Amino acid sequence: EPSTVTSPISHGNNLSTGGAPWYPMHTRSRKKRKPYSKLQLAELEGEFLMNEFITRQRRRELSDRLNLSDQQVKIWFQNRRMKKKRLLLREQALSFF
Amino acid sequence: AVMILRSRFLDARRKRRNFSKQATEVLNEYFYSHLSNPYPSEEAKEELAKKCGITVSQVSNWFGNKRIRYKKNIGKFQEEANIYAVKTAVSVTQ
DNA sequence: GTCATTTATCATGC
DNA sequence: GCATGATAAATGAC
Repeated sequence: EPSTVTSPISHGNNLSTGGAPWYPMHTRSRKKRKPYSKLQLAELEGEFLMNEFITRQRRRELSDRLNLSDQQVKIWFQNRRMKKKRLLLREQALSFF
Repeated sequence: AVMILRSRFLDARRKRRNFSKQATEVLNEYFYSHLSNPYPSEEAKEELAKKCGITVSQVSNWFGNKRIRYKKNIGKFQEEANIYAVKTAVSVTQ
């Protein structure tokens, strides 16, 4: 189910009216964000515990098993590493207790 | 006990509090006075964070939400935009 | 690869 | 009931 959704709304430049012409107009349609299922997240988190940097080999079999694209799994691990960093920084800010 | 407090702290979504009136005032003032390019630098974020009593990440979240929601419905923010436009205009004249 | 974002969704405030 | 702040997918700069 390649759910590529169109969002080609190119807001016109209306700077004269105090509008907002700043956004980088994405020429191509962007994929709609779709939350992953609990099972998918559980498997991904499990694999992340094994190794935060997944290999192409394991990535392919994992994406195949979870019915996700190879790109999605790759991106998930990138975002997950960023999340871990966020939580660590938050822990440090909380280390007063 | 401490661990429970920690787990709740780590999931900031579950203990969300609205920012103070003054903080929102400061953020909106910056946003509408930089409407042509509402992307504060890292230094500007730190200054805003200090002035508002929030973290830099919270400043980033606020601007992210503000930009997308403003873009989605400019009309809804028109009144608010005018208010702060007048504000900045007055401050300039002073 | 990181990292600042965009966008939709979530959880809460009121 | 929406407004609001934070998070989860997805993109792009570098």
